[in-house]
Amino acid sequence: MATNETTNGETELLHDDEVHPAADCRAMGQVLDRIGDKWTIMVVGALSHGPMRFNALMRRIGGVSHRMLTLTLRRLERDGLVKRTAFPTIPPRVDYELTPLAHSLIGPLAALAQWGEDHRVEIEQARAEFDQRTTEK
Amino acid sequence: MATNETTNGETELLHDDEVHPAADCRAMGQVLDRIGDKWTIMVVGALSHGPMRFNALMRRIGGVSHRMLTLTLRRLERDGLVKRTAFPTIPPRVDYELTPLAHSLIGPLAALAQWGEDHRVEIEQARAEFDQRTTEK
DNA sequence: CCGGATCCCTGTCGATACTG
DNA sequence: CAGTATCGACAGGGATCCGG
Repeated sequence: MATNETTNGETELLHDDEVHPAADCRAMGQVLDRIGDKWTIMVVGALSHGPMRFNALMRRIGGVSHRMLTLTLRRLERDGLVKRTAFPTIPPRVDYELTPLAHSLIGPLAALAQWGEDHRVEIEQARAEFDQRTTEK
Repeated sequence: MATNETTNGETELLHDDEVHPAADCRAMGQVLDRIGDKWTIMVVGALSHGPMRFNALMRRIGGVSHRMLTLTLRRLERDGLVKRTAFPTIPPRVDYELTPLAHSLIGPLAALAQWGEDHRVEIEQARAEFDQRTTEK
């Protein structure tokens, strides 16, 4: 399901020059396949405050469809990032919360978010300049 | 272009409880819209060693089509992350290199990649257990 | 050697409706 | 309230050809 990897995913005989960067890239590919989609990090962010019920999450995030929230939570649960607790009451109640594994992810994620905050203006500026250069010419 | 944001992008009156996490999530959304696609981080990784020509990049990355590499490089150039230098020789020669802005991104990115490396096994294990639980029952 | 344009297929997402 | 199934719309991405 990743970008491209051998069946093994371990032995990759490149030409000969470098090894570490390729490993980094594959690791990044793995990570992005897990959190790079549209809603995953939103869910993680929302759950970082503590456990939440399904509809609470949906309202908290906003814009996410019933279906996609379900799928996203399923995937997160499958990867061991979210703990799902169902109370067999009527009406049913299901709590979602981050696992320790997910909490360990928040640090690096926040670093990236910080980078986005810090350089948002630069990027928008670069875009504006680029667009102007290309459209006018 | 992002996931979902107000016209302003700044004033977002939530219920009342928290403010910072929402900002973080939006920032993350911005970042992921830029680097969350299939090839961007591969290109950044490949270019982190130094300037490279188009076909060298293509061979270095492997699996990327001519078209997608072009598009990815264009987007990176537009965002001010890649510097494109064309030599009007025959045959033409074009060098791509990361800008300082892109280099400042590598740190946080590497942190995330490191996280992926560190927890890959845990995740795969969680997956295996989840799949077994769901298929057998 | 490099970039753009076109065609087409596939996966992903949203809306809706239905079960427990 | 929580989850599932189905369907249709749409964009991402690969192959290929052509032009500088």
